[in-house]
Amino acid sequence: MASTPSSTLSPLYESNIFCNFNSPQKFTFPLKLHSKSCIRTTQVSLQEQSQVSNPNNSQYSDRKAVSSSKSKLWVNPKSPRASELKRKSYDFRYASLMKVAESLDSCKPVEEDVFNVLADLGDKIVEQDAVVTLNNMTNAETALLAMKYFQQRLKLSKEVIVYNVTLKVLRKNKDLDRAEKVFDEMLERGVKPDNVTFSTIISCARQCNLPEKAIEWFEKLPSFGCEPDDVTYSVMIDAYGKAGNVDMALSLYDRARTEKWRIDAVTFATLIRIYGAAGNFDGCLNVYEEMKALSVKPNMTVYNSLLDAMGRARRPWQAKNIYGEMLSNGFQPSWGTYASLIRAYGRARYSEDALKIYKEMKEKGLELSVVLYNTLLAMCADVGLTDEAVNIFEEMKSSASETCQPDSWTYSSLITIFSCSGKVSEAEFTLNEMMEAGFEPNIFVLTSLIQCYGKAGRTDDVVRTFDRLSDLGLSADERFTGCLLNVLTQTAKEDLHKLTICLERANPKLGYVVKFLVDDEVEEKGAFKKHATELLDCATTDVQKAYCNCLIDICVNLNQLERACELLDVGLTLNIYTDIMSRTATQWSLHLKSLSLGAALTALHIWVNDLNKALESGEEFPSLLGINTGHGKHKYSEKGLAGVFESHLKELNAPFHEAPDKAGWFLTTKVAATSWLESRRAQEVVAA
DNA sequence: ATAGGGTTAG
Repeated sequence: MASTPSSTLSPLYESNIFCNFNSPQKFTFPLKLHSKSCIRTTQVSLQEQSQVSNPNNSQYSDRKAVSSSKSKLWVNPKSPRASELKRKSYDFRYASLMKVAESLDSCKPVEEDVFNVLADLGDKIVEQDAVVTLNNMTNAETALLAMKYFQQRLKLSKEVIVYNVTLKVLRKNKDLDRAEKVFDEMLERGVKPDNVTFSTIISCARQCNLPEKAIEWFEKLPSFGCEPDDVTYSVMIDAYGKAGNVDMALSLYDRARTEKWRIDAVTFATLIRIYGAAGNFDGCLNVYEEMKALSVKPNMTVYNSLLDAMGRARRPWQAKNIYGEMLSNGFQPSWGTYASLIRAYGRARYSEDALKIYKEMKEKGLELSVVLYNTLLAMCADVGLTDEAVNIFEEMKSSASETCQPDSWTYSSLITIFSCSGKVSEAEFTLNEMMEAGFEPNIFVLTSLIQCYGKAGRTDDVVRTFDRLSDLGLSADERFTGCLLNVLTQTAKEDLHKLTICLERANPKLGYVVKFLVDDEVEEKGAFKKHATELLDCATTDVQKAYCNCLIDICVNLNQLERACELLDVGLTLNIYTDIMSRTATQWSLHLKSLSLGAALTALHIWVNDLNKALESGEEFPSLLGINTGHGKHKYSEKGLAGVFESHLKELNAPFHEAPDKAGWFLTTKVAATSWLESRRAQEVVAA
């Protein structure tokens, strides 16, 4: 018997994912250091060699060595002690250059002041001082003056580097205009730009949201005698991606590949981001696989881009796998990792996973942002986690950071949670708190409040909240109107007229249809159905089903079963409801998931009628008949459709019984169904 | 840390 390739390959593939990215030496090497002293000696002398051979590193160390010898302290230049001294003296110089950079950032942008600050560095400045100082600056104006200072005082052997770090400062300021001027100045002074110059300007253009400019700069690169290298390609791939030119980005990737550039992890991360932004999530995973096939080790950027993409894709399980892979490869999650995970889990309502990440961030002392807090709160609202939401909200408020304080999104989620769980006074309290914090109620908040008051049977407050919308200069959207309509399904008959007035104002067509029902108007044949069709046909798919469900519920409440059936029929015709009834050779089924209670009862009524017709016409029943209510216990209501249906079926004496092994299914046999339908018919005859 | 890519999102 031949074994299939996949069955032999997959275990290998698995072990590959989880074990192989880091070379095993990385783990065993430190052990060797401890166990064998001779290896330790070798290691240190290698380190020293590299430091000595690096002229940049030895610059300050030499000076320190001189001062050491002045104090009559001889240190063997090859000893560990010497390399430690070198490092310390370098650190010291570096720290003072950082301080100068900081003073320059807050210095007045006039030559005199800037030069004064720089005078603190003394006369013995070297070229690297200029590079380090400028590299750590953020203020564009003083950086340009500082560069001028260094150009005057130093004989620069690699002036292009000084220009390149200055261009970085301009990039930090997203100042492409100035960067272009500095480039011209370079040319005037006879300094030849290199790939670093171009990649910096190109990424500057990209960050300024001017991807066309980036492309322009890329295209003029050859005329300066430069051939793009791997980094320049990487920046350009990103720029093309940002410009929405995915094809160009990918063809550049191909070119980089055929020209045998070493494509590194950062470029792969860029490609993953491009695919992710384009919504091609399988493309992201393919890039990742290709990267691994080329033996490029993923880094944090790759993992974070992938996690972000899987979050967008709403594939939390894939995010979870990738995260596990990342951890088993020895990476520590960064802030960005956690953020992507919270988003991926939160949007997909993986509440336990999301809250676990949140806890871990807190334990590590990582600060969340408002966006992350709001993501968590929106998730809590989705799944009905009231207590957790309150805790998170309290923590936001007690946070020392300005950037974590609640905003209107925060309050809105919280008000939604209280509204859905029927906590009227908490919702009102939070609304007041929101206004005290300086936020006007927005349409989301008002939508929640309408639901809140509706659920509590406070019709006058619903009307008051409705009026508030226009007082605030807002107009009803489909969601808001949908919630208002939903309130009607829960309102006592004598109060309905107050709400139909609101509905007529929010959506005249909808108001007309509802008024028809509430007033139980006598109609010309087909008039109601015609108006309902027109209404539902223009509604967007987002709310079509909600509208239709609510309208049917209202009919059922008002005991207008015929119109309920008409509405269900409209819903089926317009494909608002699909696959409600299905027939296979062995089973006929009624699928009620995503139907409201009223709609489900109406559908049952129609289905039973159909069964009767089948019976009358002598059609053969299948061995099983089933009703699927879905097991979904609704998050904010104790009893799901299944529970209500169970008692309803009992009332009807229907022989359907909940299947023990299939949650949400009520099943019966051909024999039981037939005898039930026949006894019903007999009763009807008697009644007539 | 010591000249170029990436990063915080709804």
